[in-house]
Amino acid sequence: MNPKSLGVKDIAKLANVSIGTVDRVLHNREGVSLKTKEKILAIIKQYNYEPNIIAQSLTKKNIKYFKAIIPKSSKESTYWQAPLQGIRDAIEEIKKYGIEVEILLFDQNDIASFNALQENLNFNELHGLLIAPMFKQETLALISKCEENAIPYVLINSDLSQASPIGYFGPDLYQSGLVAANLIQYSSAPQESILIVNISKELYPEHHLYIKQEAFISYFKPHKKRQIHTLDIRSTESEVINRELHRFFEHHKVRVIFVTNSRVSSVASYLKSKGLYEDILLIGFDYLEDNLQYLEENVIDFLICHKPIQQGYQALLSLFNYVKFGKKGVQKTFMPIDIISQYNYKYYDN
Amino acid sequence: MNPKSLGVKDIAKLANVSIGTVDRVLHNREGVSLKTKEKILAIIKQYNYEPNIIAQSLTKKNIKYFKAIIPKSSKESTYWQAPLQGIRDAIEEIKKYGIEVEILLFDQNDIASFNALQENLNFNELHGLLIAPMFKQETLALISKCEENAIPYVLINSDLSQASPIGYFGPDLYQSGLVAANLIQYSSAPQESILIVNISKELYPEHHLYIKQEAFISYFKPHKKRQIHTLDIRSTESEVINRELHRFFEHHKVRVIFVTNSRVSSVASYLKSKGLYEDILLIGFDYLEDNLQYLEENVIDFLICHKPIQQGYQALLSLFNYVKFGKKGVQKTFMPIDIISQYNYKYYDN
DNA sequence: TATAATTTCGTGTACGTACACGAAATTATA
DNA sequence: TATAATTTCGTGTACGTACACGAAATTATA
Repeated sequence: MNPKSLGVKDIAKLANVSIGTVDRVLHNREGVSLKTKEKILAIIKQYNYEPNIIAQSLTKKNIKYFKAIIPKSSKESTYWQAPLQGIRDAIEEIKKYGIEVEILLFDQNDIASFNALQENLNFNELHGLLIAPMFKQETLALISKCEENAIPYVLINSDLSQASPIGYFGPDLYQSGLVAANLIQYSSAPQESILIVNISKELYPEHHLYIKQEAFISYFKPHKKRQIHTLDIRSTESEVINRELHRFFEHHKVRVIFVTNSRVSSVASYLKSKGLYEDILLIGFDYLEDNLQYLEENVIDFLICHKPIQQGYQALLSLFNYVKFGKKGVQKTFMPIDIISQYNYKYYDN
Repeated sequence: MNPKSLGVKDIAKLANVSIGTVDRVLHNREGVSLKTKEKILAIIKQYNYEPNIIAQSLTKKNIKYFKAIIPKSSKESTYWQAPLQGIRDAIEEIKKYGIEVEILLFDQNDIASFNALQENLNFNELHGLLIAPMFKQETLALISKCEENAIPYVLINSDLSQASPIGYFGPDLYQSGLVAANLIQYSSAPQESILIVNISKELYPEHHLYIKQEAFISYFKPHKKRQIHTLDIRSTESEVINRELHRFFEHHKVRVIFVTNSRVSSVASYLKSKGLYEDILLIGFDYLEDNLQYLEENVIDFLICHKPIQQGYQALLSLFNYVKFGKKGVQKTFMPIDIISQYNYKYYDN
């Protein structure tokens, strides 16, 4: 305890009652006369009493069960290792306070694997949920079940406008697209044309890559000289990607390429193999091993990152604070939009 | 306690001894026969026992006294508000564990004020020190007194090669200069000349601004076309700064200005008043109100930041971990070198 | 007024660890 | 072998809070 602050015992003495009575007032339990209750409340207020969380968590042994549902990281993309890391860090910190967290991983290319996880959710002994919404309809179904059972949940990485989570922890995708555009505007000549590349197996109209693309294009609206091409590649396999890029470059010439997600390394690989990278400004997303390699080699020029570790960490901690202490945090916590270059990546705190 | 882990009581039962004996083994106190000691140690190892910090800090009431010595923030520069904020955050977190921290502020333009603070340091009831080394000789004198009295200390914001702190938390100044140079290389034409501006009342040869300048110049060594001017201004008053800049611009023309510290707003103010900013790329340091204003207005193009809040926070926490748990952290923790533009500053976590 | 019902409150124990105190067990000495 | 000295260990209390249990005080009822 902070040596200067006082505890229930001191309050009891000041109010001429026992600690039991003080305790009842603190927890708003019945069995205290209005007179003594007011007397105690006055003292609590006067001395600005704050309970010792240490002692609290030592005494109460009610365990809260959380589950975290996120994609597993794969060979194709190790991105999800980072939020997982953050979640694990948070678990380490809150398990002292009697929180048990189970991590459930699904395959982001397989909706069935996401649905299968839901089968095992026992809403009776569940006190909080962390979800990465990858599949829109299926996530909304899960969320509505949470709301039926009054189970709080947080979202990370991408938002769902129809949901009402305790909190969202992830990027402001639109703004993120603007940052990329601005960086390109500074780093290239105004007449140089640009290629936007979207790479994902799932590319439905409301996909979050398109939010970045929309922002990006809107930035350049006033700059009439800019020619902007777009290329959608519905596969993450390098053969397909190489083929599509090759086909594009047969008919076009660009000096700038913007890849809307972490698959920028696939494009880098292509450019490097063709010896094209010297002249091309290449910008993409995420602090991944492959991407950093190409950044180091000057094939990728800038990466934009959104602190994925912190997304997992902060999201779980906010769930903890809500469930354990009733603390309502901010509804939306947008992560920083960090600009990573060859010269600052080593000190970046992902 | 993590419901799955076991406590001293369980260990005692497993070893057929009392908790007192287990306690003696845990703290390596004498009074236990070798045989039982080994038996207990084996069990501790087998079950991977970890003491419950919560319970520990509840029981031990030995208070540790820390002091933090940093510059006060002034009208001229509000930079030090941020590390102070971080220190306060850390205090809030560690005071539960019986740590008392006193913050001592000095005037960074007045060596006497720094020395005056030292008069009141009672090394007998001091268990740790956080120092921002502004004055080299005087700080070294303070540090040697710490070492005589075996008092651990941490440094923030700028390093002292002669010191042996528990940890250093601040920027890698040289690398920081390279990041600025790289950003300018991307954002300007190769033949455009550059002006470096150093603004500080104290500008002795080893000043940390010169480290950034040295890195910056070395980056452009291979680029023969670049002409680089330097301008030292030994005052923070706007009149003097305006006069010096005016004198420079009478004889030179530059398209790029690099200000080596947070005083970039003073240069921005000058450029704005002269209507020059449209054509000039201006880069400086630190997430300060004034600077952000000019960033918003497009007078400043980029700011480089080093997470000053975290500097204070992490430094104090590392001192805590060292003193309380004997945890030796990393010797040097270089802060991220963050690039801030008009488009990402709102989400930046300073 | 005597007893029952209800309200109001105090005592005791627990959480896991630290440590003082003194008791039991072992070894040394007469 | 009896006693003293030493080693080895167990018990009890504390940290600040939560809560069960039951006791005391007050109010309601006969």
